[in-house]
Amino acid sequence: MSKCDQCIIKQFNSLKALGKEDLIRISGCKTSRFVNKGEVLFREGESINGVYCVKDGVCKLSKLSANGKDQIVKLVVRGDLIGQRSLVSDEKSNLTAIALNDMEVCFIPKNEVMHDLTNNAKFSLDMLQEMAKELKTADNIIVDMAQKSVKQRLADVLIYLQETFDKDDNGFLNVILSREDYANLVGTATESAIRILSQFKKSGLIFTKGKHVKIEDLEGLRRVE
Amino acid sequence: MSKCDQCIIKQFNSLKALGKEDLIRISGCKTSRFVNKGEVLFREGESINGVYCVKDGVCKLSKLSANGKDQIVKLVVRGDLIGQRSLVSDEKSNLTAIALNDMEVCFIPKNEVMHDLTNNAKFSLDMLQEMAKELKTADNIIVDMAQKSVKQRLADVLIYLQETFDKDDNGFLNVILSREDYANLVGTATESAIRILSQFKKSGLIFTKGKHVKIEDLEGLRRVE
DNA sequence: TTTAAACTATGATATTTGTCATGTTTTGAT
DNA sequence: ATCAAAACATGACAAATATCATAGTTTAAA
Repeated sequence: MSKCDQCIIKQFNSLKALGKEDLIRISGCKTSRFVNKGEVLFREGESINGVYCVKDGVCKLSKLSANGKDQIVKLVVRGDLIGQRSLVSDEKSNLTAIALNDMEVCFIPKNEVMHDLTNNAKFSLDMLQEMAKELKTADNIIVDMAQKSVKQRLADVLIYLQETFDKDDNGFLNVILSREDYANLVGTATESAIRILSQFKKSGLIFTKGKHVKIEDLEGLRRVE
Repeated sequence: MSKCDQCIIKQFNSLKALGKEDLIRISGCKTSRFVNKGEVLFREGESINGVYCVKDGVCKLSKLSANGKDQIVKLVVRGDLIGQRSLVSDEKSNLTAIALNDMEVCFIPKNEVMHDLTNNAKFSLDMLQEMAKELKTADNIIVDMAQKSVKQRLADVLIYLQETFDKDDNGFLNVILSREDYANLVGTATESAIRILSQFKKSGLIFTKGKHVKIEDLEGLRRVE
């Protein structure tokens, strides 16, 4: 089993604030897990009882709305932690996590994290800073959801994907979303998302082949209104 | 000048996690301030350099969207802290704070709060928990903004106001919002907010007299769709 | 490789929401 | 108490978005 203190991934999240001793202790308790594309990591309402550290792959965090539709609240990528919020609040998860491609994650039990949160002010402050960052992002999304058109929000999502994910040899985004996922990211009907993506394709802003998407004109997407 | 360790307000926020000594130290640095209705506490982009603790009154936190409209992200009430997020991230404010009625606030300089954040794990953890709660609320708002109709969102706002604010002798809400504020809370045009409020009034869900609003049928509001 | 299921595409139409115009009411300063 | 400015109200219309129907395409499992 690989050791946390030697893991590159820790650089990207609050675990970097821990000392070697703490990381070795956590290594002893953590479990590693492979998650297949489409598999559910956990569901809304379940107790997670720990945090996941994403070593590889992407997953979507979504929430079921009153009208029965899923809203994707966040995409989680390599290096991110999942489940901190529920852990800190000592609540069941308010979100469902589903893998968008094959993932490798480490699970760190709640007690270990709480131990460091209560004893290590540096770790605690770092996690506070990460959560503050997430809150700012969430506030920005609220404003966008409330004020931007569906077309703008979809353009924003495409820009975000282009800036966040790797591309394959042909320039296609290395993350595969269904049209329904796009719809659930921007909060619209699947048909509307399909229509707008087709429109973007016709205007040369993107190119698509099945679910594979390539961003052709990033600046053009920024000008969408 | 009143002392923090004797202030009832501290029960409602993270300051409760501090010991008497720390509270007395903070008392010595804090400043008290009265803010008139409509007055700007701080603007988006300004450095706050501390946190405000709301002793009395209500204020709105809003963000200017790309299209020039304000989106109200949160209402802040007696007992709440303002500015923690920016303080923790060491960033300028991403929100504008405007008083909705006459307020009394205490301002605690950044250094004092940071001192406790870095030295007092209990305080730091408590603030982490508060921020986790805010993040959950923000995620819920994202889902509502994305999935609910304007009418439902406006009904939600009215339910929230009824459950959060005091009523006067005649049952009117003790917080006065303009129709534009209602529009900026739900993310719609002012005319749309006006129309829907009129409609709610006609159906007996609410009663209005100028800006004064009384909730007549809370359960009816919950059934709006 | 085949084949059914899932996903994508698109037209027609209904509904929601925004915008503009105009008139009325309320509010706050004098 | 008066009056102008701000806020509220409402109609008419335009634009955005959702819904329903139907057909074509892709995907993944047998």
